Amino acid sequence: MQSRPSDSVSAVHDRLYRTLRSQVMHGELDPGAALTLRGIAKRFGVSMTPVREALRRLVAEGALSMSASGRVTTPELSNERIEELAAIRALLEPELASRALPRAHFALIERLQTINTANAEAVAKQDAVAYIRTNLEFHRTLYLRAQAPAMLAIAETVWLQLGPTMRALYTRLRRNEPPPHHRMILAALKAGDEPGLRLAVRADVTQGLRHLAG
Amino acid sequence: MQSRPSDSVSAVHDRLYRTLRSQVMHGELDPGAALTLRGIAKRFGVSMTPVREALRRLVAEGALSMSASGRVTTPELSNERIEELAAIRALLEPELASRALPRAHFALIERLQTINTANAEAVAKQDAVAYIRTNLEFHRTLYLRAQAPAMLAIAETVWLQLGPTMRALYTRLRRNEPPPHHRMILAALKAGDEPGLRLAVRADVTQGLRHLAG
DNA sequence: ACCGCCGCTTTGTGATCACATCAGGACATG
DNA sequence: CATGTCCTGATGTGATCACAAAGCGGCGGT
Repeated sequence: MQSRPSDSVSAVHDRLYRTLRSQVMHGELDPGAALTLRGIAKRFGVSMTPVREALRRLVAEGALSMSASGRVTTPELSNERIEELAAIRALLEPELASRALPRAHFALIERLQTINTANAEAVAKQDAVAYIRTNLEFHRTLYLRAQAPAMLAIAETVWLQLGPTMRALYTRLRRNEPPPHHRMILAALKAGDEPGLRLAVRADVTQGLRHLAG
Repeated sequence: MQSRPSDSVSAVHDRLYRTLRSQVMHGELDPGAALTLRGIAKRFGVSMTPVREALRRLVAEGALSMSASGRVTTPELSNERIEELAAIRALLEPELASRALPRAHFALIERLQTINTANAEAVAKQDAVAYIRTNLEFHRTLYLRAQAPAMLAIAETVWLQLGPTMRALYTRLRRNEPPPHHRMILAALKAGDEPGLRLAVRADVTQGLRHLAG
């Protein structure tokens, strides 16, 4: 039984953590969905112990919420909370983009365009999960160039908290156009236009979430 | 034995979490200090299970770092990381202060002054832990008025990551004056001077950490 | 005297179990 | 028919155990 106590990539609880984190961040779970220790343990064929650690970690990051009795569910955010998280994105992400700008060479811009194409395809297919995934990948790819791992980690935590909400949002309003501001971001990157980049990123980040409050 | 599975305040792992988090954030542990599961379990008279959950949670927040083999220690931050965390503080905290400003009435300012007095006493006594504690309490008390729990949570996470480093910093350079910018913050609050407040907070936040890079 | 190897101890990981609590439904009662 | 109560299954919590890996120190060889 005892498979492999520290296989680098292994470490059951870590594999669980990454899998669940990805599912939450990319909107594969609806808001309010319940996750049980034994359910997940059975699903992955492991015992409750590593499941508990993975869930605890996700709760600590705000990816999941825990009731007073310890029940774990995916969070249902209030409008105030959504607006606050959007405000945090609007604060952090222009800064990340600005720091990435000096290091954004052609190869990067080309990769961003590729990702953006995949994003447009997801929109055409009405595939909310693929849409969220490519959208976040677009941002992460850019921000990785900022050489600011702690700041990027915080941004990802915010994305994580918004995951289920974004799913609910994007499946509700079936969009048929890709996000308009991505083109503006790419243009500003090519032009080396720092203020324009900040504005485009801020607009892109604020845009989608604004629909909720309205 | 089985004491009380969900006593509200109880929940062993949660009590452990809060205790350890407080110790880390307030600089009661030196950077690089090792924490073992069995050691903590014995110290608190509990089993390894809740200890593991508490540590995992703290690692997830960046309060502690974990080696590849799972050993948990308090983090030793590189200079780049310290500067980045300072940059995040410089980004978030002026925003929090600005949001708190409209709601900062006299009672709040008076409480801040009281805290600041305690802070000055800690400086006089050369008590690094008390200094860090009162300093953070000063900021938290102000930011609580911002009505932005997610943003405050992120700021606290940053403080947490800086805890051991601040201890090392403040015990090394034995300061004999209280932080000068707290007075400027209080003055800006009284005057309702929003730009001045942002500047004062940014300066206060940047000041201490700048000594490290220099 | 220094270096490498081997064995012991420490430490983290995951499984399993006993227990308290909670949620939901059936049933009885007004 | 509505409402309160009780019971049962499900669920989280913490303890304990077996195991593998890592750290550490001593011993022997050169």
